[in-house]
Amino acid sequence: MTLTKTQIRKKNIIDTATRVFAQRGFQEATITEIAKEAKVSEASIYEYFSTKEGLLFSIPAESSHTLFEVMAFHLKLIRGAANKLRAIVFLFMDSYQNNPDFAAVLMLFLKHNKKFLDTKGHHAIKEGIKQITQVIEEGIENNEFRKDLNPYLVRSMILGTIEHLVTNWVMTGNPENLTEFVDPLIDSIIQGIEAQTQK
Amino acid sequence: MTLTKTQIRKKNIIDTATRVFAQRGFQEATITEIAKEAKVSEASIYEYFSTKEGLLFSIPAESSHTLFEVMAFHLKLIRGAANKLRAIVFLFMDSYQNNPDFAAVLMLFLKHNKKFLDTKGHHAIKEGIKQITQVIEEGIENNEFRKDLNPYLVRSMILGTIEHLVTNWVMTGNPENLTEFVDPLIDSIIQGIEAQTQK
Amino acid sequence: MTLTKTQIRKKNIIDTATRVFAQRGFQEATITEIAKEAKVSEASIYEYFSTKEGLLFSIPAESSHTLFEVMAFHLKLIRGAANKLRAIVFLFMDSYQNNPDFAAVLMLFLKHNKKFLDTKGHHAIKEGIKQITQVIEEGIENNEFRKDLNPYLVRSMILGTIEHLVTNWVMTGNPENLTEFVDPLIDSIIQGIEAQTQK
Amino acid sequence: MTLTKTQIRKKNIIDTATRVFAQRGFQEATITEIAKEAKVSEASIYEYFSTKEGLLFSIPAESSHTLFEVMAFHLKLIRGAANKLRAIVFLFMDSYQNNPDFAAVLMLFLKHNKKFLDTKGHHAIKEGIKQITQVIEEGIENNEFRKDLNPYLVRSMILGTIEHLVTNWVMTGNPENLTEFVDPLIDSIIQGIEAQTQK
DNA sequence: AATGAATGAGGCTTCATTCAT
DNA sequence: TATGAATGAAGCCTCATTCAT
Repeated sequence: MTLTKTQIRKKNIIDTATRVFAQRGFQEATITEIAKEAKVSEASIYEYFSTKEGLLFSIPAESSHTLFEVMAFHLKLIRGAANKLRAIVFLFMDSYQNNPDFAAVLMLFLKHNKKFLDTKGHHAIKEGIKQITQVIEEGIENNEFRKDLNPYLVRSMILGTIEHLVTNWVMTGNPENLTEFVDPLIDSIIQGIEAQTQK
Repeated sequence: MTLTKTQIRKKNIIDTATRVFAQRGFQEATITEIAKEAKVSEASIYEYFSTKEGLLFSIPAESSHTLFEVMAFHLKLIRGAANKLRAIVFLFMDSYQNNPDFAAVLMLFLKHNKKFLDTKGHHAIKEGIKQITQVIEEGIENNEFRKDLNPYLVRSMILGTIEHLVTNWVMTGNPENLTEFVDPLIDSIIQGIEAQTQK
Repeated sequence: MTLTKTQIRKKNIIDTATRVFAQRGFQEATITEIAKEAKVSEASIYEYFSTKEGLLFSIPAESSHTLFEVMAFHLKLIRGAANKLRAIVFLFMDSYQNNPDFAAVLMLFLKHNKKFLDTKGHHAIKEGIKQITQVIEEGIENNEFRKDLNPYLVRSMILGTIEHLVTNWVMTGNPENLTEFVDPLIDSIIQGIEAQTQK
Repeated sequence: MTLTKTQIRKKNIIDTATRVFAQRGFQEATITEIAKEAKVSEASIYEYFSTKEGLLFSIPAESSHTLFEVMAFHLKLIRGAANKLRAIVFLFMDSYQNNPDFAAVLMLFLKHNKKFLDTKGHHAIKEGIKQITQVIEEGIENNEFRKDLNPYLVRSMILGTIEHLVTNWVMTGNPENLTEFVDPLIDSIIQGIEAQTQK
């Protein structure tokens, strides 16, 4: 799909803001700075976003949506809850690895912001996360995973670990390669939750 | 140990700041507000803390130190890496459960702050976290846990899950009981990392 | 007389602006708001009026002119300065009563604006007000009114009272009927200025 | 009574603001300008007044109060409603004559401002104006004035005329001497409202 | 040691106005 | 002629921080 001129301007502002917020921090970044970097006037930013915080909250809307669409697409092709979880973890890690500024904004300034909870962008994320819960429940139902599992807790393990790794990564730069953790991470989690067949 | 008058004043400011930051957010809270709540003048706050951010960074120093001392004490009494991990998770969750304001400040405003990394308070936390790594390594060495485990990853799973649960807990207004997660959480993690004793 | 399309658009903008200024205040009202209400673009407003203040100053031009033409017409038909003053006061009050938005704009945003003094609209008003002075002078000359009267002062009494009543009326939301003040007002004024015919 | 240092600062700001508003207009005047003229920082202004408009509304509080106290004092010493009205008109005109900046602010920016209605300063004014109504009612009761008079209308005549004259004076500078109007004005008004005794 | 009072510094935001189509 | 889109310009206001007592 081709973007209108307006959409291009808007995307430009969002991308620039993502970079500036990631580099300088949300509070430290100024609208002046973003405008300068994006080569638009400050007033133009306010044509598209009502406040500086509104601009921040607009960042995840689109890219999160895309990620979760891709995820839904892949999940249809994969059989087995364990394999699906592996794919999910990979897609998350790969997505963050390839969008470090976005990852930084998400981990450092959006999650942990109470006001973000009431936001369109957050609703998109919540919808995506539901997919994880569904996969876990699917695994429990078909006896891949233990019957006594609390799906919320399992999901928290997966998301929590990812968030912790990614947060460390954006804050310290280590480790360089996020995706190398996917396999060992998933192995441990799957072993931790799988049904103990025929021991 | 008895506290000097000065120490009492300082502790009063820190406790008040913790509460105010937790309730209103770090950026939203003002020194004026903290001073009013603590019934001291704004200038007095600057007698003890050089900046607003310095005040924030001073919050974990003491209580974290205490937590990790308690932890070290308990770990000496417990045999088995798995049991030690259970104790660790419990101590964390119990500590947050009993100090929700402190938990909120830690999860929402300190972790994710790059400047906090260079801080005394953060060093205390790092020291404490080393204990977790040591327990994991101990478990690997004595064949309780799989040989191929990456201790950093396991530690990230544990901390990441805790952080995720506690963050959710403080952001949604502390509805559930945190400590009830300890057992199922540890069960899954242990099963996920334990050596497969020929089942 | 039929209006050209352009004149219709211009009148539409003026009428809308009058309403919006009256409801929201001159400073508080925005061009955007007026444009939206008038269903034209902001840029279109600038085709007809050079500035926001120019738009404000254009409001009285036409309607004031009309009022004073009507007034001149009536005055020709009336005999006696006292009767003429009564007619004048009635015409003013009746006009404001029937155009409350215009009355509000005139009383709240035009009178009291120094820049308005140099304006076409203000000159129209001044011309109209001269008629009042003429009537007063006529009354003095033909011994209806006292010889020692200062016509400027009498005119100020009449206009000042009208302005005060109308201002109160527009500021409190037009509760009363303005025209019912005409008779008692004129009675007192006439009695106050008429020659004391040896009672 | 001696003023505290704080009260002196506050009065200094109010007096400066009065002058600047009178000279440049409320909208045109800036806080920066007032601060510079008053030789205080902009922030200091906000220590005493919550907003620019709050500063404007604070201007009449004190001086109006003083005026109406003086008025109440004089009225006690004067016998006869007509004489009292004369005193009232004189006190108003004299007060405005001696405080032209205050008169300008009051006439051009306060009266005609709907938000001012809900203000402490406006309540002070309303209280003062009640005194006028009382004098009029007193005159009606003791047969100095006509029985059929509407006190609100008479008060409107007096205030309206004063306001009109003062407004013209602050906007154009004419006439130079306001108080010269007191006697002819009062003469006309009294004659206009007095009971027609035995003529 | 403690504070009331004062301010420096700068950001966000608003809108009237313009311009390219 | 009409307008959607873009911006220049500037002001209000906030607050962390300091200073004199």
